[in-house]
Amino acid sequence: MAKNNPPKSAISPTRAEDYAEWFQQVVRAADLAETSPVRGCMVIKPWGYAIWENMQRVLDGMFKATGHKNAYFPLFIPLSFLEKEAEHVEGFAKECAVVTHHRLVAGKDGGLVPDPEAKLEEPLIVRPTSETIIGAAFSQWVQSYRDLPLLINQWANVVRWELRTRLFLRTTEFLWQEGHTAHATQAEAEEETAKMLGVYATFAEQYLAMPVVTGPKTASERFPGAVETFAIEAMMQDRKALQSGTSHFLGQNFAASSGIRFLDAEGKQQLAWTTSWGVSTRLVGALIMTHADDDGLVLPPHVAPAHVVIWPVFRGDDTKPAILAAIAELAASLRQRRFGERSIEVEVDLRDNSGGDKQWEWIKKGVPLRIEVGPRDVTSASVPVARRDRPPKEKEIVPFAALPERVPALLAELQQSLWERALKLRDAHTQAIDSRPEFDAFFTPKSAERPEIHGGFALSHWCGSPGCESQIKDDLKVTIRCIPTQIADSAGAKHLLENGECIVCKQPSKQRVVFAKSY
RNA sequence: CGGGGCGUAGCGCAGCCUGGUAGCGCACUUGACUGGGGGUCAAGGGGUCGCCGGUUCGAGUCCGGCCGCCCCGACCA
Repeated sequence: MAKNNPPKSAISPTRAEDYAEWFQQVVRAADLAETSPVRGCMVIKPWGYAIWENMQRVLDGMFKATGHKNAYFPLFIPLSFLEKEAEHVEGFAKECAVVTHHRLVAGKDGGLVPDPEAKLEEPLIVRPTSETIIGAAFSQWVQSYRDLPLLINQWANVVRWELRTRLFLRTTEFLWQEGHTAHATQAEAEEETAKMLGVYATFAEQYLAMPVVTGPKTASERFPGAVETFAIEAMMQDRKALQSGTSHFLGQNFAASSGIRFLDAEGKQQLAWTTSWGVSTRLVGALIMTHADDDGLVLPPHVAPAHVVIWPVFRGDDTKPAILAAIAELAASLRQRRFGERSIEVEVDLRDNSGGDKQWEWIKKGVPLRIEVGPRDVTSASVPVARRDRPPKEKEIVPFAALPERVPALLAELQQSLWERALKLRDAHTQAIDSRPEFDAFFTPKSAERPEIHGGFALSHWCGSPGCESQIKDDLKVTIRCIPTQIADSAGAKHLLENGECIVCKQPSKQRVVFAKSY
């Protein structure tokens, strides 16, 4: 039986060979999404969308548990609304899609053109974010201190006309949630900002098994119009940072431009304090780049569309009914079990494909556990269970009767092992660096033509000056990802709050910041 | 928008220099053989070679123009 030479890994190129191309291939091999005829926009396919739905479900629960309610605001924002907040306009004006007409007519060449007669009095922009339109609503909703706090979230799509796009990481249109809250006091709004950052960090770590560094951004990385922006930053497997969620303290900037005022308990008119916070489908990209390997996607059980896939191995027709019956029974008993907040989701693959095809397809899709059931297994009343975090051929034999207990336990182990693996990678490439030559070496690949994976998170001192920050950016394309006061679960973070000298100008500095190349 | 590269079947590519009427691998369909595995054999389906124009008896190939995509910058969740 001659065989073709199967590739060493299911995904080609590998991460080490060409990380960016590897990412694209994983997205395609796992059938998560594809490019669309619309420039910069993606079609999210069922497997990719199911991951997003799982993220949504968990996050939505966390938002509601912290007192937020969902609502929905218009896709279109009158141009004048955006103009109200000076920094905000400046930040977003460059990347706005603008609607100028409301009707098409036949053009000279037989095509359709905007009807000059149907020009809008005031152009509408497609929301790049909704502070201004939600601010307008809030100004109506808030009259008294008794109306506060106002805690709202919306699940929506937004459009930012980016010049270069990549599936999931930066698309022209993307899906996200944006929380918008208004408070009576600065302290309350600041507390909210911190609380939601904490929700994101908890979600990333406990559900996505993705370690994150949290902290404020520098002024140059701040959300346009915010007083302070906080982020969760994760290290991808190419050691670049991915900003995976943000929480903004907006001060009274948007309350002033939108007129969100209330009468306090003393009958004095006050401006509200607002916040906003969001995560997007970029999290799917983060998930891929945190866990996927050279055989494709690897899904943390908590957000996997299916926890387990089962398929039959037939040898002759006489054992088929027994195999199918065994599969039905195993699937039914597993579905009665739970993992986390969800029932165990079992995919039964009865397609008429070869077993090898199925195996590799589900490996590439990242399903946590794979079970095959053949005549031998029916006879022995046990099945081989393969874990996605182990080599494809490694299997554990589990008796039928033990499976409903064993599967949730294995899922928990797998969730934990992905977390540990990701944490280990991050810590291996996070280091305190105090000299500029060492810093430069850390962020400079050995091969200039074909840069190898290099760098990571450098914990270095910064004097706080924008000049030093931009110097580093110009020299090395390295930016300050955030200014953490601690990094949970990280051994390397104990030097964060030491005194030292700025990596650029040698002025005194009271703490280290996280420098990295980023997406 | 600046610099570079590329558009040939669903995906990955060869053919272009030296014009002669389209091919390879994978995938797909059918059948047989297989059977704890991305197997073997056979027979098939699928392409106005990015678009428009020019040169020529003849253009995927040569020339001109346009469009799109990718990579490197600038911008960014």
